[in-house]
Formats: sequence, structure tokens, C-alpha cells
Amino acid sequence: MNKKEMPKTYDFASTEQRLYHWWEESGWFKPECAGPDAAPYVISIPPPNVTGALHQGHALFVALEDLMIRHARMRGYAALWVPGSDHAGIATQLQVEKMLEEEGTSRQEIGRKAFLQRTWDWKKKYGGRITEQLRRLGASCDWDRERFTLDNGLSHAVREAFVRWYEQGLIYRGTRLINWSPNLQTAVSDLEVERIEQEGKLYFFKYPIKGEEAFLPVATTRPETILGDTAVAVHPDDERYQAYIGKTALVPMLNREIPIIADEYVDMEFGTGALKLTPGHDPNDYEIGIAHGLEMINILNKDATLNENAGPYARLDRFEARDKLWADMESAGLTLKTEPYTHAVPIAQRGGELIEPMISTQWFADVTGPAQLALEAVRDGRIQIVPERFTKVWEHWLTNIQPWCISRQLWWGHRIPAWHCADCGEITVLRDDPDTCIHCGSSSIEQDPDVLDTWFSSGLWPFSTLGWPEQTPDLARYYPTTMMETGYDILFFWVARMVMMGLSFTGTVPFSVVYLHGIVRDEFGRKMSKTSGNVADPIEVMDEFGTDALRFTLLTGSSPGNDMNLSLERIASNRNFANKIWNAARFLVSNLDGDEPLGLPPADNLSLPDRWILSLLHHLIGQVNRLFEGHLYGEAGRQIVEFLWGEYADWYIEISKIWLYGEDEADKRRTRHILTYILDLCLRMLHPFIPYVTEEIWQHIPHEGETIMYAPWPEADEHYLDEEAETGMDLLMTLVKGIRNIRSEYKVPPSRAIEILIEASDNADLLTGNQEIFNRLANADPDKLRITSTLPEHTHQAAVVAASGVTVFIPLADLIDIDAERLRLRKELEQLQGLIARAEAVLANNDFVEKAPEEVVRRERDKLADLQAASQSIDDRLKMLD
RNA sequence: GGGCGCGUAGCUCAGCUGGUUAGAGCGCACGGUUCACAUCCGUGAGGUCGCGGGUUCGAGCCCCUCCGCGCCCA
Repeated sequence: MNKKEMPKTYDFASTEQRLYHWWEESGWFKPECAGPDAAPYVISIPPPNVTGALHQGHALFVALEDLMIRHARMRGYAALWVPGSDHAGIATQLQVEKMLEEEGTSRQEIGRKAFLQRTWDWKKKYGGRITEQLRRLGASCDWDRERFTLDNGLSHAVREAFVRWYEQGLIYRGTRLINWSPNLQTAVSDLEVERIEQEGKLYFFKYPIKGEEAFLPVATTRPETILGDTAVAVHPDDERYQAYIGKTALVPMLNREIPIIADEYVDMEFGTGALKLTPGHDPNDYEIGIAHGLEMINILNKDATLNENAGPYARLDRFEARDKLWADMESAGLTLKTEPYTHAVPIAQRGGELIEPMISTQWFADVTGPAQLALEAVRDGRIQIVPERFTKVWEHWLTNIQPWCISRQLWWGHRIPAWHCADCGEITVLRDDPDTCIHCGSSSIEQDPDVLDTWFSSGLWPFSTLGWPEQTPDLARYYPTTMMETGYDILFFWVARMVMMGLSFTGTVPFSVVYLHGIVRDEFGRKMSKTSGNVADPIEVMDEFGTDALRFTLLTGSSPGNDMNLSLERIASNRNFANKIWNAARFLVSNLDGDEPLGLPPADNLSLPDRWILSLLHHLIGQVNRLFEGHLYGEAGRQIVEFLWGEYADWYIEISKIWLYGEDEADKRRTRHILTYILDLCLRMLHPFIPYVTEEIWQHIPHEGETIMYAPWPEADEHYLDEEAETGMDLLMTLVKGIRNIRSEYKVPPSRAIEILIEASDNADLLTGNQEIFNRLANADPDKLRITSTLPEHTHQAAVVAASGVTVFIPLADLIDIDAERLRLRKELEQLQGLIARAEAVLANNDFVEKAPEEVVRRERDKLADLQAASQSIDDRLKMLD
């Protein structure tokens, strides 16, 4: 199309938005482009929070998923990438509450209805920000299919899912120990609780025994929970405390009577060996409490002050209560000592404040059955996890699955579709909002105030976004999806739940591959955080270096499942790479003269360098396809760079100038053809990595088709593999590098053309046929380049390069110091002899010759022969100098 | 306590099913304005692949012990 001038430097800033709009407006992100018979390839986006701003984690998943989708598209799949966002209950509600607070009001004050309206307004205003930012990254999502977890369709799916599980008895309302966030005033699931090490104290005190003077020494990290104790436990084998088992203890200060029990859970080594049990406020104690049928006492209010069960300590904050109780116990002579002690305390993943375990009535999902289905799906290979090692984590978590607390005391979210009857106390759960209680017919029913865990709706994402529970055409065509690409940190939160819910509700796995990426850290491996000030904002990075540079860095700098450190230097060098391709294309374009042949170059009449570069290209294509199959995208990208920069630009383009700047039209034509062909295929392979620069360049070079997005993905063609050409070029390149090295070491000015004499023995024809390479790449003086099969004359004052039986003499009468040259050659010889000794030893080993593959043995023999020839040349040369 | 990962050049990292003399980027040293590119080109220095053992004809890669760092689960 436009063969217009290409500027000297690739200008990503003026390119990216233009191309993105063009692609999007052309409808190329839609799977329908591939036609009705194409096999589908589908990815559901991991929905970012509507409240969110773009961070490098988003940039990484977009880079990876866009790579996968673009690759699939080029291979002819009906590639569908479903975008959308997540309502993020807690995060969003917090944002809006903060806004209300600034206005001097609160959600309680304005009420539920007004609050939800405000939140929707807020969502409308800011919710588009994140998707705009995803576009900026080049994400080729089908935006017409964009979804939001709280939109009507998805809410319908949530309702259906809830009702089904309820009907199956998997969802129930129960009173259990849950994680309570006093700050957020809601329950959170086990997964939303983290543990941090905190310095505290271990408090040792006396547990009085009823009717006796004796006491049982006990240690605890949280003395205030003493008020909720319902037993004291000792190990059944603990000789110290045998006499106490079965007796009754008195809760300090309250004098409540509690039993002393024996349980093997107790660690005799820890503390005093006696354990106080607070089943109402400790997960371990809770388990023991259930096993022993202990009473469960809740001593906390929702704001983490103590309640009436704490007697005189009621209404005190938990930490005040701790101090006061301890002081009182001290006065009462019940304390023993305190010791400094570091222990792990539970904190809220969001917010970071201390979580209080407490007994509460909540909605739970018993996912034991679905978990079993999820386990089987991975075991029998219907789902493959990449990297494979994460299957172990999967196994462990799902085999130890706990009930999932799905209710949240929030307003922003899917309200639980359950109605409580004021008359009979029963619960009504229906697909449509009921007017009356289905149990007693009373109309005094009220909907449960709680909403569902955000992950409950995200768990339905792969199918709810396609229309489930309706049997839509999209659901039929694009479900199950193909690939679930996301961070390993949400394997349980999200992936496991999608698999459980997918299998449970749709009867099929929601996707067949789970690809897990790592966390993006700063260049020294620290987690990026605002407080550390080490956040590399993707938007700023894209402004400075371009989207492609960021994408390519994320893609080639990471390997599956591993964290990556992101450095600006690396991004800069990838910006340089984009510019490098740009300039290679610029060179090509400036040497075209209109009517250019496209497609495969003819296999006959090829020069040695032609055959060589085509051979390398097809090796590369084969390699890239193998790597893609194994999801090793980063390695594939790195290998393409190596080829494009290291072989194509550094060698082939330089050599091509021989023909392009020559007189022979056929040579020119052939060279242009090959230059175009190779660049075209490389651009295609790079397009999924760096979509913008590849498209922009592709539009400048001869091509077929409207957009590179739909240019067919390259397949390796074995006919181009040419070992002979590779060997020949290797020799030529080795000699050129050797000559350049001599030039550099002897400080020959780069501009000075030099005399070169080559004793080529068997390779005379090869070298003579390609002698212009020496002129162009080593700046040989064409009039003084001599290639003979026997030793040339006038070689005394010369530096020497030797490889594979070829000896290059560089007569530099004015520059050569014979002693220095001798020294240089001796060093070289020594190195060669080391290698020769090694190769000889390997080949002398009968086991090697017999057991190693023929190919490996042959290569070793060839290597030895080459080394010996080179060594011989140098040895001869040294003798000549003596 | 259980599980997983990492440790390779000064820095940040690759190294796919074990097979030539272990690579890249950045940094460093030296040299470069010839018409693709100084966001560049050429040359070079720099590694006992954490330690020790084992398997193998052959180990950075597989197995075991240990050391250091990190993560997940309890």
C-alpha cells in the first residue's frame, strides 16, 4: 500500500493509536472473521477490577493473552478473546465509602438504595478507564462482547448458580467459625486472609482448678480470649498433667466452670504444655471444640469490642481488654510471666488489618463434590496446567477443601437470593423474587441483606460471559474455552473455582489449558508498591518506550510460572530492537523498485548466503513452532531476535549489498525477493509479540493481504534446510571474524582496505565464489585479495587466521611485530590444543563411540578434524616465523 | 511442620526432551561519520553454572545431602 518514505527512526507514538483504531474499526478482533467452519480458540480475560488502574500485572497478562490470541488468529482459528471487568465488591465499596466520607456522609446515612446508585455512577465514570488502558496495550479483544460481573446477564447466571447449588444442598446457611474483618465489617473467606509475623508476647498464667489450691499453668498469645475459653486441654500422655484430666477449671476473673480434657493435638513442648481452648475465636480450637462437643462462646461484637459474654470487660476494645484483664489477673495473683514471642497473625488481604476469627451465621458452599470433579479433570488430562508443577498445589488444595464462606456483609455485589420469613423462620430461595414464603405462605418475608463473594460470580466467568444459563449461539460455539491464562497467585481464588463451577454447572471443563504466569517485580526482585516508590507505571513506560517495547520485555523476560524482574534498561533495549527491524525494513524498501516478487523464493540459482539464511530461517520457524506448542513463548521471542538481528541484519543484509549495489539485475531481483520473504516471515512470527511495529512495517514492504493480523502463520519447509550452505557460511564467517579481529588488534584503521592472501586448500572454490564477502565485510582490498589452494607468497610479515584447513595471511609489513604475532599464535595454538585433547579423549572412549548417537559422534569427529587443521596451519606458521 | 521455586558473566535474566568451545541485554575496555539504523556497527575482557556426592559414554539440565534466598499451605 503506502510505499512512502519511512522516517529514520520508528515513531511508535504516532503509530500505535492509529493502528489500534484501524484494527478495531475493521472488526478484526472478532472471531467471525475466520468464517463459520474455523475451529474456535477462546480466552476469557481475567477480569480486572473496575476500580483498578493499570499495573504491570495487567500488562503481563495482556501481553501473553494477546500473543496467544493473535497467534491463533494467524493460524486460522476463530479466535475470541472475551473482555470484561469485575465488580470487586470490597475494593469498590471502599472507594465509594471514602468518597462519601469526604462529603461528610456515609453509606449508612444515605441508605442502601442511594449507595448503590452512587456506586453505579462511580462505575460509569471510572469503569471504562481500565479497559481503555487494556486497549492501549494492543489487546485484540472482541469489545462487542465485553461483560461486567454485575450486568444483567451475569447476575442472571449468578442467580441460577446459587439456586442450583442451594437446591442440591451445597449452599447452606450455617453458624461456623469465620474470618471477620472488624474494619470492613464483613466476613471474608480463608483465602482472603494472610499471615504475617508479628512481635508479641507469650503470656503465662494460672488456670485455677475448682475446689483445689492447685492450678494448671497455661500460655497464650491472646489473653483476652481467656474470657471465651470453654476448656483447657493437655496431652493424654503428658505425665505432668495426668491428674488434672477430667477435673474442672475456672476461667480467670469470670469463674466460669470449664472442663479439663485430653487431646493429642496438644504440643507438650510448646508453652507449658497445657492449652486453653477458645473454639469461638481460634480455628484450631474450633476443630477440637467440635470433636469434644465443647461450648462455643463469642465474646466479640462486630467492631471487635467485647460483648456481654466478657462480663466486666464488655464494650472494651479487644486490645484494651487484653491489658486490663492481664492487670486484673496480676492483682489476683493469677499471672506467671510474659516472654517476647513472634507469632503469625491473620490479616486481611485487602486493608491489612487484623482479622478476628469468630462464630457467625453465614452462607457457605460445600464444594467437596465439585472439588472432586476438579481433581479428576486435571488427573485425567482434560485440563492441563502449565507449568506442570502447579498440579501438585492443585491436588493439595482441592483434596483439603474447606467450606467456602460466600456471604459478605457488603452492599455492592450480587445480593443473596434468599428470603427469610418472619413468621415461620424458613428460607425461600427461588429463581424469581418471591412475594410469599414457600413454606407457610406468609408475605412477611425479607431478602437476606448480604451479598455474594465476588469470586462467586468470577467463578462463572468463562461461561456466564458467553450467555449461560441461556443456550446462546456463543455458548454453543465458544464454550468450553481453550486457554485460561492468569497469575499463579489466583490459582485457588479463581481458577479452581471456575473449574469447580464449570464442571458443576455446565458438565464440562471450562478450559483445557491453564497457563500460569508469575508476578512482575522491580529490577531487583522487590514487589512493586507505591510505598517503596518502585512502581513502573505501564502507561508511563509506554509513553517513553512504546507499547511493543514493554510487551516484548514482559514476554521475553519471563518464563512460565516464574516471577520476573522488570528493568527499564531492558525495555529500552527492546525499543531499540523495534527500531532495528524498522531500519532493516527501511533498507529493504529503499532498495525496491516497484513490482516485487512475493512468496517463496525460487530454489534454484541461489547464492551460498541465500541458501544459508533460508536454511536458518526454516530452522527458526520449526523451532518457534515447537516452542509455541510447549507454551515457551519467551524463548521463541528471544530466538527470533537472535536470528533477525544477529543473522539477518548483521550478516545477510550486509552481504546482500554485494548484489544490490552491483550491476546484475537478476542478482538484485533475487536478493530483494529473499530479503522481503525473510523479513515478512519474521514480522509474522513477531506480530503476536509486538503487534504495532510489525503491522506498520508490514504495510511498507511488499505483502499480500490487508493486515498482518491475518497473514498466515509461518510453517517450516524442510526443503530449505541446507547443511552444506550452513557449513560453508560458518567457515566464511569465522574467517571474516578472524580478519576483523586481526584488524582490531593491530589497530588497522577501519577505513583502510587491506591485502589478504588465503591458502584455501579444499575450500578454494567456496571462497573464490564468495570472495566479495571479504571485500565488503572485512574491507579487503579487492585488487589485493588472492585465494589459492596452495601457500601464497610474500607472507613473512603477515598476521594469520586459521580455520578448518584454511589459512588467511594478512600482510601488514608496517604494523606487524613478529614477536607479538608469535605470542598471539602460541596462545591461539595452546587453546586449540586444549580443545583437541578434549575431543580426542572423547573419541578415544569406546563407550562414547558405541553408545552416543551417530550424529553426535560424527559432529565430534568433524570438530576434531577442523581443530587439527587449524592447529596445523598455526603450527606451520609458527615454524615459518622462526 | 508439609510442599514448591530460585541460586548461571559486575547487574538483570535465558538455557526447550542430557549431546559442539554455556548464551542475551545492560554495564565495562578499545576502535568506528561508507548511502538501513549512533535507539547503530566492529573487536575484546568477564563464568570451577551455590557446595559435596551419585547416575551416565556424556550433567547447568536427572538423583541424593547440605548451604543461602523466596513463595504457598498448615
